[in-house]
Amino acid sequence: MPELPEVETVARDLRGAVTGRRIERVTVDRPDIVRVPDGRMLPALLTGQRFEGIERRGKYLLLGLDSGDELMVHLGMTGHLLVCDADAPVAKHTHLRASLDDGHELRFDDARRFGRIAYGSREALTAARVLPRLGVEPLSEAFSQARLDAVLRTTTRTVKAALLDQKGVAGLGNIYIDEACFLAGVRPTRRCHRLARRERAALLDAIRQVLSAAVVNRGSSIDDYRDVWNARGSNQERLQVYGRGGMPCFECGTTLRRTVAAGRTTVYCTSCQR
DNA sequence: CCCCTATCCTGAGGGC
DNA sequence: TGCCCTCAGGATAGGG
Repeated sequence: MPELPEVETVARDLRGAVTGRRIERVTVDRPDIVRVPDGRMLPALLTGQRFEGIERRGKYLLLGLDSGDELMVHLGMTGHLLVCDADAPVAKHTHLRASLDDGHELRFDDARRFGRIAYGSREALTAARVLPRLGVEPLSEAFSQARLDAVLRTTTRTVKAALLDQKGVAGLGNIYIDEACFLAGVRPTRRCHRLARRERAALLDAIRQVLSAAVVNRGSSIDDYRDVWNARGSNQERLQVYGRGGMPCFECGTTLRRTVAAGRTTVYCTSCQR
């Protein structure tokens, strides 16, 4: 499941792989995953343009083009942006291909088709709500205690629900919320407004640490996630609680509890997390 | 405001 | 060997 660290890894790889490259030919095999302005066609819009700046916002990728418009990509659950040789065999679930002027091809592959691709100016993408309003970037300077407190202090919802909401903090998902809660010693089922100041401080620290370590490790490849070169990350080897329900806590040996919070599988240690 | 559920979708894994 | 069922979940929509 691509969350901030996985999408950040893809963004960094893409900067090296496609910046300055001209798009020569575009093939769309699955028009239903693509959103373009009023009846226009993506191949016609993209062909001839060069990639400029590549940005990540939350779990969204924004590939800048020389027209000033952007190609927005959300990887959903199983989406991949891959850069390969143009003559490499096309996989079963490849929905979009853009051949580049260096013999490579940028491909979007997504078995479950939860991913989305859209084209337009940043304003148009926002207005069409293809790119939603997102909260603070948790690896930026702007992610202060005050900003996290604003997300947590007044709401009665659970920590899990609040952190899944992309309007508060952008880029967290099921894996890294459970990991951050473990590191902070806070149960994800706790009500936000009842957290002590030191627990909110611990969460701020834990979110930063868990995400930055995962970026260093190029993301968690649990089953589907791969980088632009189709290689696995290594952060799955460092996960403390995600996917470990019923297994012993690495810290204290207590059997990790698995439950459902905010509609998502949630794992925590009843002894280390309060 | 917030929760839960259904929806989209395929592949993996368990049971028989 | 294969079929059926369940589960996984990011974002969103609709009902309570």
